Amino acid sequence: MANSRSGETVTERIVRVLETFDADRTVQTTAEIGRRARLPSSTAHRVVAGLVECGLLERDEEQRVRLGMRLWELALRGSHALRLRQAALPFMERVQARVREHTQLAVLENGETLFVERLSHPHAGANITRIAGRLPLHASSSGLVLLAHGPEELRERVLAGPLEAVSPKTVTDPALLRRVLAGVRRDGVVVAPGTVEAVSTGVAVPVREGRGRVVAALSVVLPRSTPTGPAAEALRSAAAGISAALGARRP
Amino acid sequence: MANSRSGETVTERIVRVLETFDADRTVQTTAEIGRRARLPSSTAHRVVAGLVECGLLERDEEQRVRLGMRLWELALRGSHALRLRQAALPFMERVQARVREHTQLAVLENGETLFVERLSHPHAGANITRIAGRLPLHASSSGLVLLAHGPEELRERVLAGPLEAVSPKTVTDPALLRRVLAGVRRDGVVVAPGTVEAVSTGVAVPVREGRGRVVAALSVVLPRSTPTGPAAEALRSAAAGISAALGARRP
DNA sequence: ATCCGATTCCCGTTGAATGGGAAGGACCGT
DNA sequence: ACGGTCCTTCCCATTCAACGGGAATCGGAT
Repeated sequence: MANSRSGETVTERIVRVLETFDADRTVQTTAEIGRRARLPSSTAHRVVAGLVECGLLERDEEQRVRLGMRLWELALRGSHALRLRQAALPFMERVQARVREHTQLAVLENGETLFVERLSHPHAGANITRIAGRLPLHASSSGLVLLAHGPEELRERVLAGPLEAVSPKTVTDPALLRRVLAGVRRDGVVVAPGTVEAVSTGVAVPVREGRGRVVAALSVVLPRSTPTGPAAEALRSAAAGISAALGARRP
Repeated sequence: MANSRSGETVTERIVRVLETFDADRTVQTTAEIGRRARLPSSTAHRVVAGLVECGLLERDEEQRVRLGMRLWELALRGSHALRLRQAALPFMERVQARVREHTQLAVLENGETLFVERLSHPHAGANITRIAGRLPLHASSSGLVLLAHGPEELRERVLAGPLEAVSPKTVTDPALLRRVLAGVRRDGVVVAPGTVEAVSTGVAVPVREGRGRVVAALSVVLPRSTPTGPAAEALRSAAAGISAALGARRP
């Protein structure tokens, strides 16, 4: 941004710095951040110092750096994700009480599945998804719902593009995937056995806002052996409840 | 940041732009943002365009601007707040099931109470707190817990500074407040009737991490007439559970 | 004592950022 | 149709914030 041989904006660099943090890397030294964000050492120190100054980053007991509560606050307080989550949470709890495994809420973001909320039972099975984590659209049950109801242009791009296998059972054949998506639209529910992890089955339904547009996917992750019928029923009624809560918001 | 007569860094301006969003103002025109962030029109348009480019902001159907999912993702995925929240949520649900009013989790941030999570019963009473919302430390029950266990330097500053009344019953007398704080440390719980809203009573307990440091406050908001004993007991056992969950995290 | 890495300070360079102004476009009331 | 208001886009000369190399300092490990 500013000057000298870089060719990037300050904004881009800030994003690159924030990107270096994830669930496995919540605290880092400034030098580490610089390396991962591909910034010269002195630049990294200056940028990080600026972000700390503004509260977007914080320093722990002298030394390392972590994401600041101020960033968390600014990102959430005006966000649509929070509204959606708040509307959905009570219904997710109800699903959770019945199904006793993993219940999660996901949205479409930049051609991927982004998980917004997740409730887990203490004794629930495997599940690699995380809040604020991503998965490809064609792999997870939530993603299939979002893709099936997403813009046609995106659907065609995904069907054309390379379909990487997340697990051995991931659907990677475009023709088959197209049939699966048609099925999702027809049935209003998708059952995806083993497409993310061999031992789990995902079940997902669409969540619609007032006018019927699909804004999210609600899903549960079950062990492969569990029957999916009751879960699908619980999801369907929860999705209806969330839609009502979203619709009734504005007078 | 860059040049010309401004004297601020780009980073500061970005924060100012993000600050213009809140729960009552989730979408704005670029011109509005510029006005609220005190930026010249052309600068506001350029900065917002840059943030949209990076995904930190998004444009809705041609025109207005809202916080981007990408910002939400970057702020949450490496954040300590998310860890704390995830550890606390199951226990909060248990409290919620028993008390059936509002259950909330708050942390100390920059001399204020910042609310990180909140569960509400459909038929619960009044409650002005919001997720990612703030209240003064001396007013809410959560704040009293955080202040009582916070750094002495902060406590003295708050006791010295002006103690604004949020409601008619807010404790604004330094001597009385000092006694209240001592009581919190002694009893491990605080009951604050009407200090935020005249019709409600807050009950709060400290949440400690592994070594015993207080990292958050867990609270419920009840109608004034409700007895506080059962709530206090539920909170205490939930706080113990959260502490265990936080401590057992690292091997 | 010696290395190695993180961090801080210095400083000359420079182009990204700046912001005023003009022009285009959408909407509204008259 | 027409004038007015407001949002947005484009242009462009100015300039200082940002840049990044390098050297010095600090701190822990060996």
